[in-house]
Amino acid sequence: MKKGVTSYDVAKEAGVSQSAVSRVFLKGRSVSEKTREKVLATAKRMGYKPNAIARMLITQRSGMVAVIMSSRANLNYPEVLSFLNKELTERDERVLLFNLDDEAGLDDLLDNLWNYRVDGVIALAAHFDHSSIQQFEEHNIPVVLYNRKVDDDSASSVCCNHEQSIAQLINLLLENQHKKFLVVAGPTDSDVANERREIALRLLAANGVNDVPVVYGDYSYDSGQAAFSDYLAEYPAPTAVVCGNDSMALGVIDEARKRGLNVPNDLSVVGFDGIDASSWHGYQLTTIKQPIEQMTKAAVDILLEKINSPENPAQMRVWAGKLVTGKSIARAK
Amino acid sequence: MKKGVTSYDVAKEAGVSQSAVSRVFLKGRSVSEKTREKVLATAKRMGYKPNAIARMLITQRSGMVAVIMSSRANLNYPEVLSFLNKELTERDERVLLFNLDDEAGLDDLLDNLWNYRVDGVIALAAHFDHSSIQQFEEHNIPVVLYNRKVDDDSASSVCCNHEQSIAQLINLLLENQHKKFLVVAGPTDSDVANERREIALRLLAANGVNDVPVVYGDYSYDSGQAAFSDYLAEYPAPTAVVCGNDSMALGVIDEARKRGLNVPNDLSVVGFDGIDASSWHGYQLTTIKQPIEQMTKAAVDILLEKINSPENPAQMRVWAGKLVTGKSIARAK
DNA sequence: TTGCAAATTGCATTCGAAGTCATTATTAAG
DNA sequence: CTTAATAATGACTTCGAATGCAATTTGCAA
Repeated sequence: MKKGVTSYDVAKEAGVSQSAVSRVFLKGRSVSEKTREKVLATAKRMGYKPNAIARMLITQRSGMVAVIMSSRANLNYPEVLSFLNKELTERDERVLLFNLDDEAGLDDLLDNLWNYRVDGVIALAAHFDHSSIQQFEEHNIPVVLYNRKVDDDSASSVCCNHEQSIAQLINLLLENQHKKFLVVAGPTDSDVANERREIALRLLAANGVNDVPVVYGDYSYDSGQAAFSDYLAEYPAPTAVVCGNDSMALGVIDEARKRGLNVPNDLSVVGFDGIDASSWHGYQLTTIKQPIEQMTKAAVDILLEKINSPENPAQMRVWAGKLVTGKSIARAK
Repeated sequence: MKKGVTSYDVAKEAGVSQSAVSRVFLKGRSVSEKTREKVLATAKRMGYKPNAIARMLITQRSGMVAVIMSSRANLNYPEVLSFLNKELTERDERVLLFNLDDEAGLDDLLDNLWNYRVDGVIALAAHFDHSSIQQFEEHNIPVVLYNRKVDDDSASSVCCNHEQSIAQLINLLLENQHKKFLVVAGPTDSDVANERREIALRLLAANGVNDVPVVYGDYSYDSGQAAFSDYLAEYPAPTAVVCGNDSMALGVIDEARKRGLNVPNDLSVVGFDGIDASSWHGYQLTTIKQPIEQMTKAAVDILLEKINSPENPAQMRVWAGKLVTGKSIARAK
């Protein structure tokens, strides 16, 4: 493409109309074989590529989906992004990336987002309250929330069933006679972290374990380690630690070992996510693996359905998390 | 934006021309304070947002930068992506993501890429030969290669100095009297992996250590573990293992420990990248950390320079890697 | 008040492809 | 060899904002 060959240029060169060129590059348009070949040949020779921007403008469809994410969040985020990108690419949509780490908040991000007329949005980060969701409706842009939901079911979402998943972990610990618990929760500004914490506490309480202490980290290994270290400086060691994610759980395990505690014999630890490192030989963490491939595929399915039939109602799909039985739980002494 | 408020709508409502509305939303245009306020107010009331697509078409600038990456590659990729996105966002460019994992190769990816008229491209994945680079030139799209370079200096790049970095690691091992080496290299279809492997072998040979065996992994923990396991099944254990990246190094360490070898006393291991896990308590790997923040910032700097002054020549910036001294090296017995 | 430069403003055009519609070429059936 | 139905084609308009240019207004000094 020597600085901008247009469909007009090709048309003139091939001796046809611009419409003809346009039709050659679209599926299911009526073009004779002769014209098609002629156009294709000239296009190739001249290095013509249809201008997606111009196409977006006239078709009112950008072929782009915004993905809102945060790098701080769960470590499984790159995997999720990669799957999303794959699924979207297969459906001729591109990923336009929006990161939500910086000072600027969600509102600034959205203000910028509207300009791009993306076909839809998949949101992995941020808390979406009713008013954010409403903005999407006003702009007629379908959203799918990933692992987070809005109180009223006004937006579609795909979620891992945290309740059921965490119940499996808690039950395992209870079956092993644990009584002295500690919860290492993720950052309070994360919806998912709060949900996991509340579920854990509620399930424990339902089983007669009350007043469980909670410490907080930011989902990182270091923060898990630090939080556990700080806790032990003031209180006697628990026998079981329920962590908001795997990274922190691994931090807790290492901190425990550094202090001479044996995991799992002295201390049982459970995580959440099933990141690669959780299965490494030195850890073998008992955790919950989210069905990322199914979840991302569904997110894209739902989004595209909604894009193609905007009148479709919001829907929510929930997956059971898969228990990964490691070696980080033992019977309480 | 009730289904598409345009600048015309706002103009009519505010009693000004479309041009006026346009100018209000651009910096440095001449607009009286009165008009500006009037337009801004009506725009807000009507929910008008400038259509970035239309703007792209007329200004011949998309405000989008394509990032080509592969999820398989180095584990530091999410971090790199996050930094790139941050830097680009600050300069009013958005990231359009292209993944290169699938069956489809680079050529298909590029064929699709040209349609989007991105302002520039940052490439983290894939091998770029001279002909790929030439395509970029033909399309007048600036590229910056990240940690890879093309034989002739026809494309800009930012790189970590692998030679100097790996030399530090090798020297450390040699100083510790190691003689029996093993190289665990990354996948042969990765430029970076090949470079790291060749440098290690060359430096060892230069120091009189010849015929060093090489085994291959795919950069993952599992592959490192498996490669080392397979090797030990046939040959006696080396005393030092040089790995193509940290993930594989950690796999090697765990495999060694599983077999009762003490790291570092029986086996010294070095990695590359400085991923988080390498510093975890159980590993404390000696490795090289790439200055990701500087590298990504430079990549974006170079790219935008080239976008704004296409006549600028290609440039290459190289950073020294930073040695992270862990506890994975001991004196050879 | 007049004169003139500078600041505003609107008109008309442009970016590049897609779609509507009317027209012409083809094909198939009778 | 007609005629009707269908396929193929091109002229023209459209999408929404930016910009060159000419016209108008404003500001300020004389």
